[in-house]
Amino acid sequence: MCLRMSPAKSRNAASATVFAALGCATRLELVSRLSDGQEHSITALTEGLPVSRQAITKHLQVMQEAGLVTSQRVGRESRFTMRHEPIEKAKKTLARISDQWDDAITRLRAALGE
Amino acid sequence: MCLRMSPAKSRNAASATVFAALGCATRLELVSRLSDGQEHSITALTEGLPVSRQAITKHLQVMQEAGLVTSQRVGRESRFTMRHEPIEKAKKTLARISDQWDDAITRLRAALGE
DNA sequence: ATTTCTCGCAACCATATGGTTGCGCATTAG
DNA sequence: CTAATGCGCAACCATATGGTTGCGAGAAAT
Repeated sequence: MCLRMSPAKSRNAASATVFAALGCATRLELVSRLSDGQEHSITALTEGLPVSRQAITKHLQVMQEAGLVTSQRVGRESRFTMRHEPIEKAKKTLARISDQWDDAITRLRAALGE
Repeated sequence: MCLRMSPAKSRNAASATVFAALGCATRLELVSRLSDGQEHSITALTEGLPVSRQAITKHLQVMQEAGLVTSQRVGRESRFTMRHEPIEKAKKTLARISDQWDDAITRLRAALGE
């Protein structure tokens, strides 16, 4: 991600991390599989994907650092579960942007109508 | 982004590109500035940010490839405008995930209640 | 006509990212 | 006990990313 950050940017940093974690088709697929609310082991999540288990492990680490998933060791398995809070947060961020844009456009149309 | 893609993943590819474009605090700041619906030159967008104009140019290119912005040359300026469609698309993708999760959790709770 | 502004191109750099392979250690299954 | 499974660690690799600087071209201002 970006290094140098202005104060304004650091406010966005958390959202940016979540978006970055979603910014990859493989990880979106993992999110999709995990959104059944169930626990999934790494090998289970790797199944059907054209990459190695290690690659998936790395993706899961990124997602975990973004808060998208949590893991817990059960026997020899490492089980991952989705967390919904970051998704809700991201939704709100997008909604804020969208609303900001809508308001601006409405105002611009009004100004044009004069 | 990811290279090897299963059919399931390639369905997500477009959304992933948008999320990736939003996955950086600097670019989120640019989006915020651009969501006033107005045109902004590159130097105007660089103002106040702790990186060079060239860095901002590169960010804008990434955003443009993701469809988040369009540009048009006016005189010596290159003016950028936000597009709302990709944002709406991203909102829907998040909503889909969120709903999927909600449904699953509701079902799990119901099953647990038996 | 000259200067100033805005931008694009290119080279370059460090680090992050996405992937691989090999190996060893627990844990579970036979 | 032994074999198989699931995982983590580490090394390694190629390319992408995010940043810089220098420079030259075109448009605008003086």
